[in-house]
Amino acid sequence: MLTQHFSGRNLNRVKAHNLQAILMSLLHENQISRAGLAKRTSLSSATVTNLANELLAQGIITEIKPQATEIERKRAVGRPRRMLRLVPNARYALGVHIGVGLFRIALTNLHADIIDNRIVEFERATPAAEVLEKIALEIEDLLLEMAIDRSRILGIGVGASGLVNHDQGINVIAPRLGWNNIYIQAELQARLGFPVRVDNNVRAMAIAEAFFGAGRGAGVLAFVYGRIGVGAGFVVNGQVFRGSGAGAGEIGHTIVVPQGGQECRCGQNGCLETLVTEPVIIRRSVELAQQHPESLLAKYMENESAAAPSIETVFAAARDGDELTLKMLDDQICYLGIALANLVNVLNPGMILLGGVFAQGDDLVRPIASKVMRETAFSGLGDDVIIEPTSFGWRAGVVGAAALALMDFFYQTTETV
Amino acid sequence: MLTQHFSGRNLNRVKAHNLQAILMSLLHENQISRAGLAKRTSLSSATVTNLANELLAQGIITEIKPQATEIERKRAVGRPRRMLRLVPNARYALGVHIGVGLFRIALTNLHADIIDNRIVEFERATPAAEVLEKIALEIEDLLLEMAIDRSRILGIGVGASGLVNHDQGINVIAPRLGWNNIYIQAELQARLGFPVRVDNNVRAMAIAEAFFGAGRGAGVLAFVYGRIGVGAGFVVNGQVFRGSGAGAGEIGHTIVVPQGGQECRCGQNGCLETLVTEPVIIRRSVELAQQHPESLLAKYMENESAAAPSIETVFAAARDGDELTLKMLDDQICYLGIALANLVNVLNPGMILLGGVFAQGDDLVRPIASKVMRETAFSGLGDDVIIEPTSFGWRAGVVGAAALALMDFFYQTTETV
DNA sequence: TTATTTTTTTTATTTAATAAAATAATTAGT
DNA sequence: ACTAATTATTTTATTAAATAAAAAAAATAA
Repeated sequence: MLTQHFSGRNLNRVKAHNLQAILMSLLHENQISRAGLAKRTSLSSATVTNLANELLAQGIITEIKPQATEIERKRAVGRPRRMLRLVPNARYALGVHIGVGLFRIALTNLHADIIDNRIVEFERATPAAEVLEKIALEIEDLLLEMAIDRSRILGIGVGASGLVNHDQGINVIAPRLGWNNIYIQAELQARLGFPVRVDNNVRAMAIAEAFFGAGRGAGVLAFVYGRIGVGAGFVVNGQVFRGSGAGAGEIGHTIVVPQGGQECRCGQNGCLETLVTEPVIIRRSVELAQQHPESLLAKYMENESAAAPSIETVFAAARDGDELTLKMLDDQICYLGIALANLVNVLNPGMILLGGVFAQGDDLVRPIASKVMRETAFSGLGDDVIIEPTSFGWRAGVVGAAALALMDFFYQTTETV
Repeated sequence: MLTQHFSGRNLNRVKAHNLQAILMSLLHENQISRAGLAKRTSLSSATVTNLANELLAQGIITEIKPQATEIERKRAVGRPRRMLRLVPNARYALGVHIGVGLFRIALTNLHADIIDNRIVEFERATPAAEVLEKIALEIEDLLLEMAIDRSRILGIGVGASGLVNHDQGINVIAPRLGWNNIYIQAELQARLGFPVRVDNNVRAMAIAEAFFGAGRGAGVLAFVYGRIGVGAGFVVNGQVFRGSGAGAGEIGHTIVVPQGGQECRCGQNGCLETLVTEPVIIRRSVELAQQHPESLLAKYMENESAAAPSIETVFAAARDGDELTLKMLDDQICYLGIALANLVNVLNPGMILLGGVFAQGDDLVRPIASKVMRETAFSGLGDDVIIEPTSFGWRAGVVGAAALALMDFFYQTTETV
């Protein structure tokens, strides 16, 4: 039985905490006066002055010259406040998203805005060490090209698929890459000299949304990502929720059809992943097109040159009113709705964000999933849940990864079980 | 959109935090030296001495006289350590568990050991105000009888069923009592003068287990309680998880049979509650006994004088080897296993504790639920989960309630979304 | 008896927050 | 134009609490 370690909070931690409280406020408010910061953080104005001076000296924040919003000046009796603002490009972070057969690298600023990004493909059989070496080379090259001072790089965040040991930065299992116990953190840290953070990629996306995206201010945020599988990441009140063994969020293997469901690659029957992933929907579409060669769906597929049709073709047919496709999507997506309802019943999130295929087909997917979720969730629990697509689109992966590095800067308290 | 409030941690909070770190260590360790506390809390020995002196002056801790464990004295080169111990009866807490038609009250010490307790029945139609008045009277009476100094009572914890607004101490909805928006905290606080904490009863049980019971040291703890319904409570690293609207843990209305499931009182079909609650199992047993009058189950039921058979009768038949009953339990409980697997996939808890009927029939329920859970959970996620019955038995309700009050003493940081 | 070891306490120092006072920059009223 | 009022920010002096370093205490080992 693991014994908890109740660390007594030493004084220096207090300052770090207060600094981070100020930074987080600046991140949320865009511009805010010292007085406003004092109110928001419940620190004294003197403390805010002191800490703000430190941040100003470091160039992380700046004073806005002319009082930007001239309109609300009418309320201005008394000494006018001097607004402070984060300097987004004062520091940078690097995000690495490792996908199947490709990785993306992005350089972002403190707002998690992408400054530059690259996509590199690799053979699926490439050994992990080689992929990491490629990543390191690409990062070196990117930094050189952008002429970024290395001292302004906060660190590197890596979003990996599968099971990730966050504390040690190890990709424990990545089934689709055949990776086992890859020491990503140690490797990249040694190679590049920056602090490295590794986490599950969907969890990283959840973090990005919670701090820099649509999830800001949501008490409990669930990010649900669908592509080849379905995964979820949770952020609770600014704390990442990883579970006891970093395995939280395997929503894709939640059983939604306990009897007679299709067999899943995990060995079980009736997992959510057997119903609503990209490959499953494409497979169902191919079947439908074969059964109904006269349908719009079949026509759209014929026009496609690729061997396998893309999910966009399916969505296009649905958007253009193909009843068959719409019906099929309805039949499949309703299970996502049930899974979300189960999630809502258990976690009671304030917001659910959808990413991956679910965001690509947002106009088709969300109405169904949302409706079923609300109908199915217990006693109005689903009514107040905000459901939206990810605010980062295809960037979710790299931005999420970069967010891992940014978090150490903004909010040390990201550690949880 | 609710804006988060990043409270800057002021200095006095540091001391409170460190005191609580010390108290928590004392709670976990039973006896520990100042040096040990310094190591465990990573505070300096000077700080520990100071804080320990304050606690000694308040009578909350004491020095153990003769070095209790004489055996391990051999390692004693150097000045011998002087062990400190919590004085369990230095302070007390009151726990109130409000059930359907009855409430329980318990006086506990700092270890959450019950000093005295009472059960009071009331008509189900009694107005809430009247029930609260009865509770207050009973508490006054208990304190008088036990001759407890009011200044040593830390506070009152109340475990209520249904939806509870913890911050305001309001029982928002208690369907089975027909209560709506009952201001339990305000009412009892005004009436009795003690601080009052109110929370959902299952959540309270989870807290009790996490701090005083089998769940100590578990990173993510899930407490699953079955009686008339099925609910769950979660404690994550010593923080209660309540969800955005205090609605987390409604596992009973998780859909486990999406098509063709029985209708639930919540309006949905196929909820877990339609399969594994006490009334459902009794109803299934009655049906079975009617169909098979020669069975052991039927005989046991005949012997019972009560109108409806008790769950204990059903369990007795199963324990005595009645195949019909065993088969029925297998068929029903396997759905609990599926629900637990879904829970494991989503939350990845380190420990699941079962309470209520599940604990009553632990020898029958747990093997099935545990087996199905482990078979069904994704890729070995279930393998490391410890499943056990509640360590408090029927006391779980009141001990849980008392734990709500004790938490303010031991661990202020119990607040989460 | 002395050296060593470990624990606990004391003393002096340091850090950081903060209350209170001072200063600054404005509007409103006369 | 001048004064009062108001609000924001900075400065000064104070305070709380942690902690490093030193001292003291209480034992064993040689």
